[in-house]
Amino acid sequence: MGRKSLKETRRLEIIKVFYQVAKKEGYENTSIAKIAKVMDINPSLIIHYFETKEGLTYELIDHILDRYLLIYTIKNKGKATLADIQGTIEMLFSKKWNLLFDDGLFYTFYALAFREKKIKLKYKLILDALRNGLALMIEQCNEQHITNVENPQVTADFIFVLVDGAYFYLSMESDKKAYLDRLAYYKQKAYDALSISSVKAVSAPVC
Amino acid sequence: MGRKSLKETRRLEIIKVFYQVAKKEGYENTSIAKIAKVMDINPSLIIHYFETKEGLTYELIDHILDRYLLIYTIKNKGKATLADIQGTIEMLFSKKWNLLFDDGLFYTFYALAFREKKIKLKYKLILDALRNGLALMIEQCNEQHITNVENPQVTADFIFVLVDGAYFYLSMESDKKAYLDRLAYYKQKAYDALSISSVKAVSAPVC
DNA sequence: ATATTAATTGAATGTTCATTCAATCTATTA
DNA sequence: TAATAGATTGAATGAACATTCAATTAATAT
Repeated sequence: MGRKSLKETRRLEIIKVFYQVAKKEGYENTSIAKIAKVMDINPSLIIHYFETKEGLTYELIDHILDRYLLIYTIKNKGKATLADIQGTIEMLFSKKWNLLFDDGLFYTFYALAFREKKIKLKYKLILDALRNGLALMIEQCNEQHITNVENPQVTADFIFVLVDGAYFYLSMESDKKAYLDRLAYYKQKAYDALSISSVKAVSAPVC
Repeated sequence: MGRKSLKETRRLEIIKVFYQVAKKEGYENTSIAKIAKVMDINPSLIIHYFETKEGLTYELIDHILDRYLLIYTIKNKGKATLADIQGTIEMLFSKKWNLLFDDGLFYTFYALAFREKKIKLKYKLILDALRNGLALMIEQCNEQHITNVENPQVTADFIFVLVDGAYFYLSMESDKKAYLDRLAYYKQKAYDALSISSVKAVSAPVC
């Protein structure tokens, strides 16, 4: 008896709006009042569902990291193909995953991790998950003799160092051509580490 | 006639305290009032010297980036020695430069750069200066046949990708041994890129 | 010593903030 | 339809914030 709980849907709605507002105006400029205004609800309703702003923030971080994890979906086929690993490399060095989450916010909370152990652990977990996923994929490729990588984990880590290091610098680069050239260079380094050939360039569609 | 201006010394004092407080409590939790309290001066004096908090923030960023630049001092000898370049690599992959500036703040403002073009330009300038400095050093080593690197700029960039990528991940790593092992691995990659041997391990001093 | 210039204070402003609490509304079930 | 439980509101709180302005203090030059 009593009313049906909207708790989970409402919470998710709030987090999503929080994300959008923070994306636009920055996390430090996003208040509970602002979120409430956008949603056309009362600020106290947000407190009702999250208790404190800190609680709300933690959930936003989870939300962003979940999206970050979507960079690649690990296919549980058990057998990764050449196309799979090529697709993963292409994805990692493309800008597609910028659509998944906001870089600025990702780094904002990354910076916060230096002062908050809880957040640091969250980030560590996600970064490891990605690296382990790639290592697993390389292992499967090894088994099928698609690759012959001595230490899949070390190679996976190395590829992510290339990705993270490249984007760290390139995020400050505004010259589009320079951006793409550099990225292509580091992508090739990744292919070299795997000793596989890069995916064939797809010809542009004729309009 | 009139009183001697303390403007520059006072400004620097304020920025330094701002830095210390922000380091401890985080930039977003550092108010003008807090800085003033630590300095035992009136908050309005800070406004008097910096006009707005934004102005103060920009100067703090400059301050941090200046320190970041100290990662290595470019010796204008004109002729870099093997020891110079080895020293530089050792420095880049050591934790010594964590003493120069606070990582958390560095990333906080890095994140801010995604929304503020001015800051992005500042960061770009510094990142390029470091890369160009290393490229120059490699060129000098080439001339003396210490190294034989085909493209010094590309190699310098690559080494910084290793540095940035490694620290990006390792900043979230709390296991000390894992941290050092990984760092050593990427340092070796840097030496490989230069085709020079790493510096000999220095034996620990006997106490 | 007096004029001048800058340093510094202190009080006041208005805004925004997170959070509280009690009151009201609304859907669901018995 | 009446009881119930959760959803939502609205008003209020007190703290902290950046910034203002006029007043005061202190050093330097003539």
